[in-house]
Amino acid sequence: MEKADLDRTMNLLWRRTLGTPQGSRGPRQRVSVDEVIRAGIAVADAEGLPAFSMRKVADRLGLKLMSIYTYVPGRSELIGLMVDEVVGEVPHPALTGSLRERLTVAAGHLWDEFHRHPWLLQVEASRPWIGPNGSARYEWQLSAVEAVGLTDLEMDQVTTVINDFTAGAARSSILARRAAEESGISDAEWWEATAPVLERVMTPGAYPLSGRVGTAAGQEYNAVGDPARSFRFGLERLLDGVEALLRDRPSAAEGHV
Amino acid sequence: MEKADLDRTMNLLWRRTLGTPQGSRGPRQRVSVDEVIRAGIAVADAEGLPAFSMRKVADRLGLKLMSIYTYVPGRSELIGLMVDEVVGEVPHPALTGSLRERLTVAAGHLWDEFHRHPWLLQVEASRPWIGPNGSARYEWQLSAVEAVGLTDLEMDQVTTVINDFTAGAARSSILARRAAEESGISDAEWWEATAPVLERVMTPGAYPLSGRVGTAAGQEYNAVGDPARSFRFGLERLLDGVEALLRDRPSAAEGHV
DNA sequence: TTAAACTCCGTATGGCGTACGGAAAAACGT
DNA sequence: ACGTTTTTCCGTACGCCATACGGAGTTTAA
Repeated sequence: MEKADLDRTMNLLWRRTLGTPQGSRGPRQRVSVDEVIRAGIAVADAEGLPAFSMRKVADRLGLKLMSIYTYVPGRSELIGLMVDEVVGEVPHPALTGSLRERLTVAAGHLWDEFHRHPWLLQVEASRPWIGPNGSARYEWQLSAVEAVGLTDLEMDQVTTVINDFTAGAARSSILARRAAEESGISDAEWWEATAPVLERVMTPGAYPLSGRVGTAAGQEYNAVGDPARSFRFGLERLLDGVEALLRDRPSAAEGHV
Repeated sequence: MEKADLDRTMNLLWRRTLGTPQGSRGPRQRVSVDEVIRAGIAVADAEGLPAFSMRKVADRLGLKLMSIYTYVPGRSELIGLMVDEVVGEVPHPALTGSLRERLTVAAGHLWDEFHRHPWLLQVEASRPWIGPNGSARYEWQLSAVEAVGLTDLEMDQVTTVINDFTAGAARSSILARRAAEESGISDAEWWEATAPVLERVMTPGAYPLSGRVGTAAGQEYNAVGDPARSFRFGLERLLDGVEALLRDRPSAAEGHV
């Protein structure tokens, strides 16, 4: 990445705060950066990041491929802009009630966001982009754990745990959804090819616990292996653990150290 | 995906159990499937999944591109084989001691594995491959939570939570590591381009909590934002929550329902 | 001895990101 | 009013990618 591109992208990220630079000399732009970003989001929503391409973004806007590069430095920078855009898409709900309620809302907000834009979990920026909506998100998350008796470090760690767990659970959920929907081969065909091998190979008693507990046989699919249910279960355990940390703490109302 | 490819891949996954088919008529293969898989792992370890290509695997083996397709149906199937291979790479440690100790070992095993092969988190199979090592992994994880007073459903949910959280935390850790190492632009240059914009834009008091808690200023980087530390912190909270679930449960020694 | 099956690989197709440079359009300096 | 400068839009080209197809050569089975 070029340093100039980095600077250009930072200015694009904060374009609302900074205002439009003005005074551009050439022909007017046919579309706007926002439209490019929104088109990018539409493509990624529809096809995922691997199939996301500059050509498809251009097509969607009625532009030719290379014109996109006058709006945005390149593919990865556009993706950075798309991320900050969707982070600001739904206003952050007010955080009220108990710590547990606030963290439940915060985690649910993330969970919904990942499911609305599954490609978020495919983003692999070598540098994190610091944009307005990402910054507001972090501030909002911290406000959920402010003044409950956690140190500053613990405040960061608790939000990190919630984020990491939610991301991991959402990843499982989204992979399962893709398997069910888009696999190019029907469930029946899949079992038709898989079952004979598994029968030869999984001698009785080889996997006793998996057989009893697991979804391997495809039974009880509504309970075992239901990602949303697992997410809720895990979040409850996590919140129990956070509350346990605060119980029996001397200065519970004092807040940060 | 073709059904024939699925069948072929299942037979490759379970090749150790099934034995080599024998009786092949043409010239002998110059290398083995295992070598192809190991070469693939080497490429992915070195460059990550996006840069992983069939050409590079072929080059590494002294073969020409198209010969790889006589060993393996295609790119995504090869990746499936690579995944099951690395899952079997390190023997699963014996699970002894308390539930807490067993789950700590299980989570740590996953954590290490993700860091040894960061591309595991980039794998997006539309169908999960059921291979020998993945199956053994699930059985091993279930054995960590067997007969402690959890229902079958809860056993699955607890292992799922541990997996999801560990995957999410490892993802954060690996992204942070990549940012530090491989970003093509130095930390100094990055700040040089980023700081001026942030100074203009982050008016004093705009992000009070982030400023106090966060790493935004790059201070205290050893504590706040240390992924390994966050992982350990979160795991402790999670395990506290799991133990709380078991406390005050009538038939603690009875096991599953 | 012939036929079948298999490996290895050359070629071609259709995708991708993006570097480069040219034509046209708009605004600025004079 | 008129060049000059800047900017947009885009055609072309390069070097990647996965993989479909078919041919040549090799080994075994019939």
